[in-house]
Amino acid sequence: MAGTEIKLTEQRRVILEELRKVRTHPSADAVYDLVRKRLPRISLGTVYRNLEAMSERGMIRKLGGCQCQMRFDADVTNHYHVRCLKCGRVDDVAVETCEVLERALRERSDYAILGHHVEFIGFCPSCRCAGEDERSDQPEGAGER
Amino acid sequence: MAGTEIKLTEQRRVILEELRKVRTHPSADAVYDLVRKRLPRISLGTVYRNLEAMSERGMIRKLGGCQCQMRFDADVTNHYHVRCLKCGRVDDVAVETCEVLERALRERSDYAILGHHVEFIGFCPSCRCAGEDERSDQPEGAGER
DNA sequence: ACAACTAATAGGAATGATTACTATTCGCGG
DNA sequence: CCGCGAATAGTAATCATTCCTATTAGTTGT
Repeated sequence: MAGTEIKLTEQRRVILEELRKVRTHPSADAVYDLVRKRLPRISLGTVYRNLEAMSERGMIRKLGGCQCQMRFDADVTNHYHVRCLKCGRVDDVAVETCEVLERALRERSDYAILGHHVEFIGFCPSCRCAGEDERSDQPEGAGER
Repeated sequence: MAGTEIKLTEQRRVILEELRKVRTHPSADAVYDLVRKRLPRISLGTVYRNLEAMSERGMIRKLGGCQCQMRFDADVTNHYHVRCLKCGRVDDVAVETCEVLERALRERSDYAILGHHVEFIGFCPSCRCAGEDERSDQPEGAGER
């Protein structure tokens, strides 16, 4: 199922195109909004179904994270992410992926390791300014929906 | 709010004790089941509220991940996790945390970096056996709830 | 052009995790 | 014992996501 062929319907094509246009790692809902500008009658279910189908086939990437809302990325090359604790923004990160980690684990674990994700957490440029007194009261985030 | 004092009510004490007993990184719901054996009248809302309150104060750790269900860990020292793609099981991992990563990023990013998580993905010992033909049809997971 | 078939879709209902709300209870100082 | 603020139980509401079903689009053979 993971490598099965997939027909590129209009809906799927537009979803993929829109996802490739942005660097914001949008949620399914945000993708829906983008796509709806071009296909006003598309249904949210279709967006979910196709994001899922495409991520199963490695065409896009599905990002987990500390929130309850998935985010998607058209860039399927290995790379890491930073997530802002305050506003939830997700950015790509400019550090090499660390294959050593994976090799080390393979030797010490009974799991069949397929890959790994790294997510840094912190405050994005906008949010870090919005609270530059000390570092006491700001971190009330971590839980938006 | 992150460092505020917290009163150790009976409910909170039991939640913490039960969480410390297990190595399974239980979900809120699973914690609820554990705690209910000792406090049958506790409400699920209380469990959620207190898990949240305690993780805000660094007393426990809240794990995100590729699923839509949070998991909790009483071990707040820095360590990484493996998650089974098939059954969702989460284990601790025996590799050193990689502070180099964080230092590298601090130099190249405008974010205020607070920390990072690493999550390996793969198949746990039980699940890897349950499909050892090749590697074609099994990975239909990645989407349990 | 047309019937037969299959895969995909729209739209809405259902589900599951989490949060919000509210009346009640608990713990404590006076 | 009384008053008061914090915490709780129980339940309703919310939000993301998935499921269901009738309809549509695309394909193949005639």
